Amino acid sequence: MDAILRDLTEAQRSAVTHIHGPQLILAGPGSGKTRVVTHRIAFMLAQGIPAWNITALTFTNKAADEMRKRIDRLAPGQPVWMGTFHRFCAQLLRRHASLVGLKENYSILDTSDSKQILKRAIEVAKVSTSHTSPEKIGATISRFKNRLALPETLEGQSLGANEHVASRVYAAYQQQLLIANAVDFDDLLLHAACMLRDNPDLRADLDLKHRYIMVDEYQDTNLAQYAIVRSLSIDNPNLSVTGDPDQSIYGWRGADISNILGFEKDYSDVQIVRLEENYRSTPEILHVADTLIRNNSRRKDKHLFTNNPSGPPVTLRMYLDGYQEADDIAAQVAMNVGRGEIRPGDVAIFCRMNSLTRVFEHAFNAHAIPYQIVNGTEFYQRKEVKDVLAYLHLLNNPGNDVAFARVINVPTRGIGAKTLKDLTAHADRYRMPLLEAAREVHAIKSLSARYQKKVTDFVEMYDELAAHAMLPVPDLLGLLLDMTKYREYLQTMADDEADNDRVANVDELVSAATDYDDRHQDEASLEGFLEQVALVSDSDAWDDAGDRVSIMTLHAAKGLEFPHVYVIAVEARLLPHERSMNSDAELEEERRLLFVGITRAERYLQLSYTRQRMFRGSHSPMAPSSFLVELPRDTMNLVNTPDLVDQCYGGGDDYNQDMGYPDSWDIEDESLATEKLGLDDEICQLPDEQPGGDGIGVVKERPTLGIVGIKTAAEMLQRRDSGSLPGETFRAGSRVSHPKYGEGQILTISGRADKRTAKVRFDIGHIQSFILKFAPLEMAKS
DNA sequence: CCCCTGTTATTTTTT
DNA sequence: ATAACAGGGG
Repeated sequence: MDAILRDLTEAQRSAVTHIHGPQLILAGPGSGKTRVVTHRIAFMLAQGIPAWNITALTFTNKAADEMRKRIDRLAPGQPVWMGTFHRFCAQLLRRHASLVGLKENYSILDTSDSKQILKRAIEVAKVSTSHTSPEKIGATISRFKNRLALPETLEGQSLGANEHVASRVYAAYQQQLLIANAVDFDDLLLHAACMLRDNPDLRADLDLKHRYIMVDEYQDTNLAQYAIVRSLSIDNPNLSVTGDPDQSIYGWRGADISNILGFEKDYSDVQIVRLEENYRSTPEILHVADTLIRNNSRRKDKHLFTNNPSGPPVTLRMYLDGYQEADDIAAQVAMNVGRGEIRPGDVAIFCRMNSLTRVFEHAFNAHAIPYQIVNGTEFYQRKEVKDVLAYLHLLNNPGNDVAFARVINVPTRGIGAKTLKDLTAHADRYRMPLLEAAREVHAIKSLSARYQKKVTDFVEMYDELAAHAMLPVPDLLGLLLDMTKYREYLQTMADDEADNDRVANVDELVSAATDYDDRHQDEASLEGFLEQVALVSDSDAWDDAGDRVSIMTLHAAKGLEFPHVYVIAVEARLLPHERSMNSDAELEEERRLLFVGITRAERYLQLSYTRQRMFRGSHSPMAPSSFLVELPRDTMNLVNTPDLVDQCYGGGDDYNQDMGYPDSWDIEDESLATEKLGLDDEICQLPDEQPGGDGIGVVKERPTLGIVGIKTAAEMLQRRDSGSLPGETFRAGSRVSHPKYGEGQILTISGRADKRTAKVRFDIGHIQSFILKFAPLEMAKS
């Protein structure tokens, strides 16, 4: 107990010890929020509250893991449920699927999968899409769902034209989803909320079970999430939420800032705790953040302060273009690392869009600095990965039509658009899944015997696979890669470098499955694996163990902190983004986004913008962000910012290159080269390659997945330890050499641990399998 | 039916 | 830049 309450401030202790009744913790950035939350859980456990009565809802899996780790230190081995809203709902639905018309093996569709269903729904609903697009309709439906509006409840409401169209598609869309026994991301929340609303007994049971609920990042909850939390804290209103209105950055996803602003009105006798002291940043950084956020009108006023020692001023810097920006930052990092001031893992780079991260791959490779691009979902969006996952989805849920349509002709089986169309027509007519329709293909007269046969063959192969669906996921994967000949398919398709990665990605997926299997032991299941994969989030990919520079979007940066932070591309049309210039509310959200970025920094912060940037394949001129003039520039270190005077902030269109830049922008002599980061007086060495010169942009090779660049899937799904497998450097596609047979290429890898086996085709034509543990195989040099 | 090629739209942010 | 899509030859 002493360990739990010791070292807490008055305010923190008050938050930790208030366990009965509602509580709102307004926690500014870096105010020790995670600490309060974890200590509070430990305190509750110490008070004798059973772990299974405590539920902590976090925003990312990563945050849940972090919390679990910390609680384990204070109170080892207690099964407190921690996870994201989506996972919480997914598990709730798994148990009570029939209440919302699903079966327990339902599939969770990602955005692109649900778009397929949506397109089909648009056809079924027979609406005209001349003035709208599937994306728009999808966005509107998503908004309906986040506001808990069902197709029925929308009827008779006065809707705009677009909303009217969307509401008709909505009904068809939900029906298609139900037939497919599938849900989209929004449905996880929506179904859970509806289930709780419509089943009072169940609600009461769950309210009792989840007697103590904590919600993190409460400012980012939407109405559906609000309703779920609300209905689980009626009889037992022991709800403690933490959040910061100034860090609300998910309004576009339906997050409703009034959930937190109005918390006191929703619950009676709310204890409000304000955590305003910042333990993270220097006063210089905090001052910049505070000055910026004061330009927002819709907020709870708060007084941020810190007792931390002073540090270097915040730097604001202009670059000529994105290449120079990336290269200079990489050079700065290399220099600081070289001097032993920092480690690569101390540095983070934040940007508004994922596409802005690309140039940094080249830059960091050129300076030999290890880095990670934190983009967790990217791996699972790849074609080959989605293909293989689709087979698994279909095995888990035979109703999953998106999966069926995806795999029916992959690898090519001579089943094309026409056949699929006829199958779909039959399926729609009898309201059955495509796989069922395929079983009745003989009844589809529009298909000749020849194509009926092809379909039947597929169904037979499926059934054979399905007979083994209970195998451990990695084994099932191996079997399906064999039976479908998917790996060979990739290999025969491989005609350039990029295609080699594909085979590696499939192998990567197998290791992800192996990893899942190892970690979940008895509870491992196909649907568990698929659920886990479906709910990975971008920030889950962030790995603090690797000691690498982290590059990520501002959204993914939430909740993290780094000694050195670079926020790049603080430019008009990007930040604030041009698509959020319609309303003050959206503009303020953009400002909060920058605020989040700034407040991640502990000691050193640089904001930068460029004059010109590669955009959608062509160069376009850039202007500084309007947010920059809101900063306290008199206290900052301005480097090469001749254009940053208080005029010239049009939308960016009226900006052009004649606008009074110094003609001779000589990098060697300018302060770019002498900037000193407040660390010492040494002169920063410029990189060899000058921006725009030959050295940059010619680096063709991307880092291979899993080496330096993108985090691998296995790593991503990994929570704890994982012993390395013998021969794990061998992959399908690897070039290997053998003392007797010479060089060759690995065709397939199979088996686990000591039995890991490689099948190799040697250049002399000979094919042979080896158990890697014993074989005299080496990676080929070249 | 498959595959190749040229055209078009598309991009904010994410579970 | 890139992916999704359409249309035509094989």
